[in-house]
Amino acid sequence: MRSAASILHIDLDAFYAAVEQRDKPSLRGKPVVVGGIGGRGVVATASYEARVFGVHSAMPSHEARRRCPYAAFLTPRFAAYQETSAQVMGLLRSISPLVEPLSLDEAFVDLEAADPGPVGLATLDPTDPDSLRAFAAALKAAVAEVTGGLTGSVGVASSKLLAKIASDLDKPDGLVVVEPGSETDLLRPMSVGVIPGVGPATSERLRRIGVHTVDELLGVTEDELVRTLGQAHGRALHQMARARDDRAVEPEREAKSVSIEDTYDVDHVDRRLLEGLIERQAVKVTERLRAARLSGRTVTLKVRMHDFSTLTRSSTLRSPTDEPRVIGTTARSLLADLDTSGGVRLLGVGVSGLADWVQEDLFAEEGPAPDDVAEPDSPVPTDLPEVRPPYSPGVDVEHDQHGRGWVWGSGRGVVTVRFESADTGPGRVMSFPLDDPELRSLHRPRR
DNA sequence: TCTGGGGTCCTAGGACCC
DNA sequence: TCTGGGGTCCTAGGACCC
Repeated sequence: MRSAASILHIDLDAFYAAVEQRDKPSLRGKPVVVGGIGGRGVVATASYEARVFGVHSAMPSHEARRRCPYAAFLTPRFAAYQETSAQVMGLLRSISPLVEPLSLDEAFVDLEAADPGPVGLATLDPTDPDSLRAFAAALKAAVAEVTGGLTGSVGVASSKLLAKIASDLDKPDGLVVVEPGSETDLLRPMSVGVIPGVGPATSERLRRIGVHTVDELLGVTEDELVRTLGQAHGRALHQMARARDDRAVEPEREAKSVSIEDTYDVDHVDRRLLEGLIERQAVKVTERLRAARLSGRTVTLKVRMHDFSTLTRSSTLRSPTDEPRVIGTTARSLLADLDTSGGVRLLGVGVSGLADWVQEDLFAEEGPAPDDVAEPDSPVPTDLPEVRPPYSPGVDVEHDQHGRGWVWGSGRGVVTVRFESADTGPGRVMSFPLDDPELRSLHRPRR
């Protein structure tokens, strides 16, 4: 914990939904739900207009539809979110070299070496709360400017812990500066669940020893917390309850794993089909590894059964690889000792033990050691089910006559499009045959 | 028609080595 | 026939985050 409130946390409000409302003028001020729209989809983000109806992240989409049937239900457009995120992170990095993104919509910024010039201020004094408030307000305005109108909630405090909690206190469009010295008084009445890392399981364990609030947590010894929660978590929580947090803002964190997983609309039993799906995921993982110039030694297969029980099996190779054939055969061999007769609802393939170098041709010809990889024993089927239909709700399309628009819905051989974009105002709606040659999806084809 | 997808970190047990 | 301890690597599972 520092003597000045020099750590800032920013969290973009209802990020995916906000980008959709920006790019789809007819949805502004309306309930919007972004997430999986299949039978087993869940909500990724709900706009504040949808939250009024009780819709929230991680809720099954069918439940969200029941609660808010007139909301727009859209599949995510990650490319748009990544682009907008990059604009915000770029702005933050122009202010301070020490920016730590936590996700597309969230980051810490160390203000100790900050230059307030890019947000239009001459000076920033982290020891002066008024100066910090003026800075945070200017930053929020700059975020709106660079993103085309998105809002963010900002917390400024003497540690990561307090900055993150503070950004949550006044959502949306919030701004909270925690003055040094007031940290423990702020935390004391709060539920233990506000501390990042305290989820349902930890809350329940704490409840059983009579702890619901941070104030009650302060009455528990470190030894008892370690007994209840384990070494790392117990000690960390004992510190955090006292607002003690010395974690630095880390601008460059290296990736530790790369993975792909898919939940299928129906449970799959056929082994050959399962192997084909694994093979396809191995190819996708490889593409992402190579794009990041990485290779990895440990291949992990994840399998979720019909009853939601989840297993992982992993195998570590002698040397790192980015070869789809090696990753694919290894992952398929891991399926061999699993009983999947009850049906599989999810498959995943991951690679960890990453090396930031790519295997050169020196060893390329050798391939994997014979004991590393099982022989491919069956041909892979080519008629695999699609992960996502071509005209999913929300995706960008272009029509030769009518220009740019987005898919409103599709079915019975027809796709309905609303023609509008961020700067057009609400547009008109038209329907076309699914195979209309004048209409095409601008969604980057995913393989 | 229950329960996504991308990650990180921690724990615990066994193998193996000194 | 007894009895150690520590360290590292690997595997599997679980909690948690957005």
